[in-house]
Amino acid sequence: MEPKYQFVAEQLRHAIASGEYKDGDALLTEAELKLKFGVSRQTVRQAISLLENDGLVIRRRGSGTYVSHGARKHSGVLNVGVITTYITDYIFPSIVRGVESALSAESCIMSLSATYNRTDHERSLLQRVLESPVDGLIVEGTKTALPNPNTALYEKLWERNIPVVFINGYYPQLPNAVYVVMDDMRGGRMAANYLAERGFTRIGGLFKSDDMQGHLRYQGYSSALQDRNLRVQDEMVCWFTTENKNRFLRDQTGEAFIHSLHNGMEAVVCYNDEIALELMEVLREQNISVPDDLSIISFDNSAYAGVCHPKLTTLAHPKDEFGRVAAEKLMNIMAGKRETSAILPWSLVERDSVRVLNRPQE
Amino acid sequence: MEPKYQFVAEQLRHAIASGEYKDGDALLTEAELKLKFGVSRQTVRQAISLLENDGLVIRRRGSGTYVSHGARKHSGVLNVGVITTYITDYIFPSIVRGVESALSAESCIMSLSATYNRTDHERSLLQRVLESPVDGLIVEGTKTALPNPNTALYEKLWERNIPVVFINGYYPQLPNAVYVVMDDMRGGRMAANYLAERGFTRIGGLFKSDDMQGHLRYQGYSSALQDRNLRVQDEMVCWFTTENKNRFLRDQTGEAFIHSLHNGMEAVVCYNDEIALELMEVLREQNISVPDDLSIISFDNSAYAGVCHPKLTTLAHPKDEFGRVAAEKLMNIMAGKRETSAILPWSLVERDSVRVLNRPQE
DNA sequence: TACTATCATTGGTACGTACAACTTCGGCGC
DNA sequence: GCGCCGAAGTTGTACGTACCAATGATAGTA
Repeated sequence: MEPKYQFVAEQLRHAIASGEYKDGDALLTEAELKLKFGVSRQTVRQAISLLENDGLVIRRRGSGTYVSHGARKHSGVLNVGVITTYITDYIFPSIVRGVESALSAESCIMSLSATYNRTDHERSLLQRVLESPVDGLIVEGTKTALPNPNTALYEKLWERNIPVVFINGYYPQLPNAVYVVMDDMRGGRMAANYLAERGFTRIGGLFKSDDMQGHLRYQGYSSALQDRNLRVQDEMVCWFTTENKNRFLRDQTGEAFIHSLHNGMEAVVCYNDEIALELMEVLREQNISVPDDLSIISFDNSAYAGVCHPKLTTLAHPKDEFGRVAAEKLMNIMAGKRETSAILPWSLVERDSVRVLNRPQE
Repeated sequence: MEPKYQFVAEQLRHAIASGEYKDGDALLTEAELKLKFGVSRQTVRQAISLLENDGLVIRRRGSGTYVSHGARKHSGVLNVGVITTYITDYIFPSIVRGVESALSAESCIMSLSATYNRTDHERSLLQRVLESPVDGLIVEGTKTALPNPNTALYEKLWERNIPVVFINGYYPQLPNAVYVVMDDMRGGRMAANYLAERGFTRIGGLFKSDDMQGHLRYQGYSSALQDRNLRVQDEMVCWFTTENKNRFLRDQTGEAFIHSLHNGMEAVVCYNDEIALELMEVLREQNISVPDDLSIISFDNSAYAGVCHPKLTTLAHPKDEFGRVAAEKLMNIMAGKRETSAILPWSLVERDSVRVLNRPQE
């Protein structure tokens, strides 16, 4: 036999969940509930305390008890979970800093964790989030080019009214999701065009196959070449994954790609700075000079890009600003506003990894 | 006027925090507390409810109320707050990664925020923590060489049974605190000895005045010189703060220091890589060569150290490992175990910023 | 010795009352 | 129309009583 106060709490919980009370509505007063359920006021208060501890309602002395559906408070401080592939490597520190500064300005707390681009890690992190008092999420999608096994968890978040903003990549399977991404397709075009404008005709590419960014950058790259009536040769395009990124260039697929160099490949669009460095390392071993023998353009403008030799010409990711935009969108949604997705533009940073053949025509 | 139940709760909280009750001890019964405080049983129950919500005690019908030191439950997932001076700069990403990997392995959530070495930021972050469901804290002390204005907040955390592990620097005003720090005094000795063993006799120093690390490194540096009967000249020691670190070398104090070069200063112990870079920048402007005209040794072995020219000889901070140790200590404490502070050793990384005068004697 | 029944103790549930602190709103005076 | 004030309404604090449910020790019994 269930105690009365639990019964009352359940009834109220149900009434709130079913939409009988909307966000901000005043609940029946304690006196009214006392009559409605035929219990004492103390019992009613005990029941409401349960709801209050769950953050479902807030009580205001002298005023009433109110449903706080969206404006959950856990004590006034909003807790935002941030899930990225990596935390401390590459461009992620800057993105995280952008997120943190925006959140901190609004007195939000940031919970940070990393998937290492593994869907199983993503899964356990999401489950952890569901068990913890998180009010919103910023997620970098994991292997967004592949069907995601965790969409059910994202839908659960949605049901719990925990908004999610995706960054860098998102899951097309979740149509309602808000995302902040780079304009990867256009970035692919920009990179290919940059090389083509400088007179290169045999332009290869290194792309990541498990992230949507890789697919989009490839798409932009190939369509730019086609527009210029340049051939996109499959041998000049090489795909890699999270798992083999550090060694594929030394495997069979990579060897075939490197072999293209001897068949006249003059320039390469690299998925990002990291893989560009990997490529440059292999080229150095084979005494192939960058940019004299091969020109390279890559993405992200990470810290590496300005340090290595030769310095990389890359499309710059806005990093801090990017993180800030994502955090602000999330906070707007948590505050009840409507938000739309954003696609941010790349900006070109010219350095030394592309050989000067001739001036661009335009 | 504080309500009675809050007063009772505070008294009990205090009794638990002060160690009057040990882990697992039974609290006084409700009837006894009623007599002790001269309040009704309901009031006592209300007070105990507060402690129960904080996870300080558990109640067992028919048996009693017990202190559950560490066995808090919030929702199964432990939430660890991490407060550092910076998040994404310098060596902090590596430390954070170490913390995260240790926490993640135990299914803990990490909430990250930055003080930018400002006590007012530290204050507001701590207040935020007190309002949020955080089960433990890793804190890098802010301006640990100065009297800290926020010790009351730390004591409040202590009373709420939220353990704190300090890293890099701690507050001597809080005697019970567990900390994980580098052996800064010994580091100062190592740096000075390294230079002295290579034949340098006129050794200056650049130290940070607002962090305890700066004081300790200076202490090690000066005692090492004294042990070798080398003079510690005040003109060769320059102090800076968080606020002026980026410009003091161009101010009057810095100019006086640079001036020491012309009076025969041959080598400098730098507080960290960041300030070493700052110094090298100024030296370059004045056409003073490192290491030919001035040798430099610094601390931390940040990413910069291996990239700049000349590459820096530094004492290496264990970063990842350091973060992992701190996280593990905190988790042990949260699990109810006893933990002690740790002082980790530096390891020398020799590069190109110290001129070779002669072989060390030993 | 081992098991059981009993019973005092302890926290859990439930109701009642009284008053305090605060909000809201309507009415009054200006 | 504006602002002040007080009444009414609502939640917060505090005490009291009564009984229930679980625990654990004790005494009694096989």
